[in-house]
Amino acid sequence: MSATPTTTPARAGRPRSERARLAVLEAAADLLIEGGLAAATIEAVAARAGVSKVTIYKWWPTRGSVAIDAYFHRFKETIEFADSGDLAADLTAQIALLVEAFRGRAGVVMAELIGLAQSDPVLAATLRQRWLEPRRAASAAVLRRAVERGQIRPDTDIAALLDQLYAPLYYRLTMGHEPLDRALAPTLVRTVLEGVRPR
Amino acid sequence: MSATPTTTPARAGRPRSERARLAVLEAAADLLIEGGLAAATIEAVAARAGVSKVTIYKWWPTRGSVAIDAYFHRFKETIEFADSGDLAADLTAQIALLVEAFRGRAGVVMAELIGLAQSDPVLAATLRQRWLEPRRAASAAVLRRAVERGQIRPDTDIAALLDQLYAPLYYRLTMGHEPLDRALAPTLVRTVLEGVRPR
Amino acid sequence: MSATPTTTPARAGRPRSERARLAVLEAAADLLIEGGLAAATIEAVAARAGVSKVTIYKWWPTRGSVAIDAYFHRFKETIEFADSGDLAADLTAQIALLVEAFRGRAGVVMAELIGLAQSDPVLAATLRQRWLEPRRAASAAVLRRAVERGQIRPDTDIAALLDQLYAPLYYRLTMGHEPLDRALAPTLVRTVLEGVRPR
Amino acid sequence: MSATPTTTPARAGRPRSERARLAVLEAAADLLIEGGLAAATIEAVAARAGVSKVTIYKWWPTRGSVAIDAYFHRFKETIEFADSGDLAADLTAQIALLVEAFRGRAGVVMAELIGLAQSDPVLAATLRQRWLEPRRAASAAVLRRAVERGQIRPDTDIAALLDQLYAPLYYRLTMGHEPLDRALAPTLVRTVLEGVRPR
DNA sequence: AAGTAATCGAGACGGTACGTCCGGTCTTCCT
DNA sequence: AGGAAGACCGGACGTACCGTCTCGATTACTT
Repeated sequence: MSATPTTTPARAGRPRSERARLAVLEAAADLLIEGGLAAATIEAVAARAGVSKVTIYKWWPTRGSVAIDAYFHRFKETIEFADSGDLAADLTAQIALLVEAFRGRAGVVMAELIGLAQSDPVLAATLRQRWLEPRRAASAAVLRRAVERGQIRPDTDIAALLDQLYAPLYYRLTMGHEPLDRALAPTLVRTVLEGVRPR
Repeated sequence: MSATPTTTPARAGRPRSERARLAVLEAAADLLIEGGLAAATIEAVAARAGVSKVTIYKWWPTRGSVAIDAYFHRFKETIEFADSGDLAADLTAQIALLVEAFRGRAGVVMAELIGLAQSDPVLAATLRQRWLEPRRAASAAVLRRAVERGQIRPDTDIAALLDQLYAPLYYRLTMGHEPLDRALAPTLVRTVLEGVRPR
Repeated sequence: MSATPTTTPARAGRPRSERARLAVLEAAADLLIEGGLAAATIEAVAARAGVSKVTIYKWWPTRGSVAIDAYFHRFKETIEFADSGDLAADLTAQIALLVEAFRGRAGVVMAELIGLAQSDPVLAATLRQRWLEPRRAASAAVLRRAVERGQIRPDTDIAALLDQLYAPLYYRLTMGHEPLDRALAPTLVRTVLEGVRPR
Repeated sequence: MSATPTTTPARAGRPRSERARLAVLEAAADLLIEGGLAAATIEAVAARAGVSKVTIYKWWPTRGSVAIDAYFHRFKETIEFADSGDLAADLTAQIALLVEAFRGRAGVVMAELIGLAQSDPVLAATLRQRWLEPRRAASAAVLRRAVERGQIRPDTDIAALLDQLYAPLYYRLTMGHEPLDRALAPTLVRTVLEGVRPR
């Protein structure tokens, strides 16, 4: 009867345990780092978190969901994007950041998540929505502004351009045919901006 | 020790059954196509091939090995590479071929193989040696000749260039954020050759 | 706070919901009949009765308690016992009544209750107190009067005699080695009264 | 080609491990005695026997099957039946033997098996076939010979008579309303032979 | 022709993890 | 103070594959 201006829905029943949620994410993140995705079984996460399996299944549909939440919980990387006007520098800086991230444990885990996503559509979608799309959106905005400034030809296929800048990182991460060295970022940027034809 | 004049090693004992080898590859390929990598269980392959599990373990170290052999057994793609002198056309043709291959069932299976390789080092190595490296070697040769002809700047990082041409295909295949459409090949080639800066 | 002029013991708080009690018993009885004791899970009863599990645990200690209460709620059999003086007829009538009861759905449920009682001491005690003892007391009274009347030898072990009259019903019910046919009652009575030796 | 007069079927594949079979039975029997039927979970038996769950499920359909096999493996009671011609003595001896068996741990386990059989038809059937029927057959033979000797009236219902002799033991065992004391056997026998009517 | 040796099929086995069910306990809000 | 809702831990369930292990049968080469 009385107006409830509070935003809380005030549902009946025992509320979800924040303690359990955090314990799961911490345990999963630990296991991911220690033994990779293979070690982050539901069973192991439950045991380590001191949480029952059912509780995990209640809130996460698949193993991949837990893993990706744990990944974001632990490696909350920022997508800060300087837009100084110096296009080459801005792009290089951003790509170099990702190279740096992929060179550590986080890179291995990301590779395994991508691997699992090949047989887990839910994980694939989550990975796109929570990881890929925000980064692509930020980079795309920079590129679009570059078009407006006349730094890039207006008929450029932005999506393809993004792929040519970022795909090599994921490619090397997942295939391992070449190391992810720090010199890569400027090379990639220079090629797409200048082309490789002699002038 | 003793001279073995025979060309064949002529080992004693029952020779390996070619029948069993083929049955395994056919069964695995069928399962790969029908239900993806997840369906190509050692157990399932053995049952379908009418072969005992031990026989499979005897000749293939891991599930991935069987799968990749079955993949090559079924999809024996050629790496023909025209070197007409028209660099843009040659590259585009080759990339377009891979795009075409990845648009079908083989693409899905390849994505799953890459996925499994993230947790199976043996498979990862096999994938690099039998799939990736031959293709990269062929393309690298073309690019090196282009350098010699003066079509490409001599200080170009060939490895990075290859990645910028091919990685987008694998990236779209595994992440699914953009479709693998046929217009992609010329776009990729044009960008790396010309750059995106206005002239 | 406010005076409670009601005559009730006037305990504080909300009184026990008769609605809930009945809903539980009805739901449990329905489940017992439909799927046997195995179906009468606390969980299932709560769901069907629209009652919370805690409410059930609050008023009944174990699953068996709920079941047996539901049993009595549904099958409220009378222990009417004619004492006409014709001992054989009186005993036969009473035993026949129980045979009849055990031949239906109630028999199956009773068997399952006895079954559960083997691993649930509370249920076992309840079963004895609310089911067995009243019946035994009634029959024992008849037998004791028969002793007084000189129809039965005074040194007779009444407890053992009761067992020889009634145990066969439970035995056949639980073991199922012989059917519970209607001819059983007079046979049992005749044997214990006359013996099987030829005269 | 050669005649194989041996009785061994010589089936292909690894033969069943007798070691595993015995380990399961011993472990189950131990658990039955220590903690009753409730303790003899498949999981616990497997762990204690050092045997995998699958192996148990392969050879025994239900928990009850394992338990009853373990019961017979441990308490291999003989159904020796003296037929001396003194009917009362023979029956009493046999019943007393069963009373004695039921007074120990074996009695509790048997009660629990009967309990479980109420919700496990396979177990119920096994119990009848491997426990009940052999004993009834032996006793029935004695009674039939007594009929032939004229010690029992020829119109006697043997099945009902067996129930009146043995059912009280199971009844007291499962209901617990009276103790299973040693004086029971002669009382039961005397009643059915002589009847309780005064002469 | 007999012996030797590697292979094959069948299938049993220990082990790990899966996803589900139910039992009891708890916490919160509503009446 | 009940009671409904529902989250939680724990334990067991039955199943799927894994990779290993016996078996008996088969098939070549060697003596």
